[in-house]
Amino acid sequence: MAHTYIKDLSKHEGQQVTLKGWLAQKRDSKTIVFLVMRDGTGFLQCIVDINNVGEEVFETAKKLTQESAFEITGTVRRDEKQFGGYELQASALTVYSLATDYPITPKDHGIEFLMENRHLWLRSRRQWAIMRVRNTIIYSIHKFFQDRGFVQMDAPIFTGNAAEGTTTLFETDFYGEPAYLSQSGQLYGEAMAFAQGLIYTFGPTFRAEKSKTRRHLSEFWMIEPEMAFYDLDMDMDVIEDFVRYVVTEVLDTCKLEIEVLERDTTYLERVREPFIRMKYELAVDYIQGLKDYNGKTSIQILEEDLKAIEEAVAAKQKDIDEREAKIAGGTLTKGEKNFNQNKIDGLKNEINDLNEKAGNIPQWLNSAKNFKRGDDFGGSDETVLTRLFGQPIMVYNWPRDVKAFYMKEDENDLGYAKGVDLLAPEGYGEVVGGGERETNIEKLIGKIEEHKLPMDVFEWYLDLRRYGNVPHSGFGLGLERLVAWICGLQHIRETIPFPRSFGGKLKP
RNA sequence: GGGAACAUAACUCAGUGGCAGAGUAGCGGCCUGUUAAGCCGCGUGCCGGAUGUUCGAUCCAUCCUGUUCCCGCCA
Repeated sequence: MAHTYIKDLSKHEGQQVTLKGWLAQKRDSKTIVFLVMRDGTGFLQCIVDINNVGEEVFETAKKLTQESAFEITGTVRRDEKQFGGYELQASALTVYSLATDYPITPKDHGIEFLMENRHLWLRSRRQWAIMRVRNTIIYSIHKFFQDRGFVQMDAPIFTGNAAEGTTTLFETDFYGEPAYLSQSGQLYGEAMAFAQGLIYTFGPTFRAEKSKTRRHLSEFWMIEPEMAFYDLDMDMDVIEDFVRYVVTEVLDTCKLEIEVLERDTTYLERVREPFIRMKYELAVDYIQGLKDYNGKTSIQILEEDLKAIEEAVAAKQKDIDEREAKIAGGTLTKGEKNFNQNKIDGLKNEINDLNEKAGNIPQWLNSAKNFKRGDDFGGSDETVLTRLFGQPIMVYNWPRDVKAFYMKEDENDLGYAKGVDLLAPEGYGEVVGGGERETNIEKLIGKIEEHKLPMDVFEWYLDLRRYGNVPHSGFGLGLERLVAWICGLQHIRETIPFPRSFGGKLKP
């Protein structure tokens, strides 16, 4: 008999169903056991009452351990209090396998331990939610482009050229010749766009940069649309529509996941408003605090943030002191003492996190005040700028020297390239990078020489300018950075099932 | 490539130059339509490794290893 999935329970209210899954959590007593089953599609509390199932099944239920696999039959009941809104009154239970000593308990674990157990960590509720959001994002990316007539085409992963020459690549041996793992499908995307008009690539990308930050992976997934006959303005229109579409799809269809992640969607909701578009030079004014927005400069906002954090730390410290005094008083029962000790430990961790944040702010302020006009933005500059506006910002017309060789120079604004970066709010920074491509073959050749790139590997690329040259644009979106932003994650390593990063491990 | 911190029980963390601590998980019992449940009881340690200082080092110093965080590079 086909079994039912937890996500479909609303169609079976009051009916008897059979579910198959694993034990996420258990609470038991003399006559009743609560089993929380997870089946991949959701979580469900099953009630095993000795009066309904008899002694034998009841004892089996009582002996189930975390992550044991089992099949359960029972009646679906509506219960507003439950996660997902339903629970199951069990009548029968079959065990597939008993797990012993599952390492990941429903308590606190450090990141090192969890990463070593990534293959198991993926089962926990939070990771489950993140992966489902990731899936929704991937699906909506395809829907967005397919609905608009884009053709998905794949760029090669092995490439002979060290592409843009800006990043370190992984070198491999390709039948005796040095080959590199692709760091971008961009140049191939242009060739494919001249064949199909509108295309997008969606595949893995590799960077051997020795970056060990919360925003970097060595292996990540990138979406790179390329559009013939599109200029920078049209490119920005696509970026804006695209990001708005994907974010609202998640907001509309992943309500349970957002609940699990406890994601405050205030800033995400703001994607429904028109995105802010500003030229690089104006953005610099805001970063340096020369211009205010809604009566405040970036510098003032950061100083206020710092003060607020310091006050929060003081309040938590006061709470700790009071609880410690209570414990020292010696009149508490053991349970009350434990409760307070747990709270104190939690508060100490919160203070550590806050102090870390507070420690960053002076650096940001310093970096913002000393920002050198003409430079590329650093991570902190992006944070400062987006903190001021609290919504996605597209910064365009960048100094030509800080952007890749294929970026089109603005003929009305010489020295500036028609590139655009989309900066996500809440410190997530650059999510999209793109722009209009240089069509002037002389300028392209000049730039290739200037960057000291080997001309012969770009001959095929220059052919695109020789045959049927047209204005065209595109962009690249880092999937994991988008997942991190939408889910509100502290670190990019949680956005991909098995992250690969510098200094990280190949196991699991 | 640069900088900062951390390493104590299965897990999360306190702590002290002089016999090693708590909470959680686990086990036993009581209670309970519970939901990080509550109450009572019971374990566990090469204090990351090496060398040095010292009567004595988990604690101080040096080195090594591992991990985390920040910056740079980028998506």
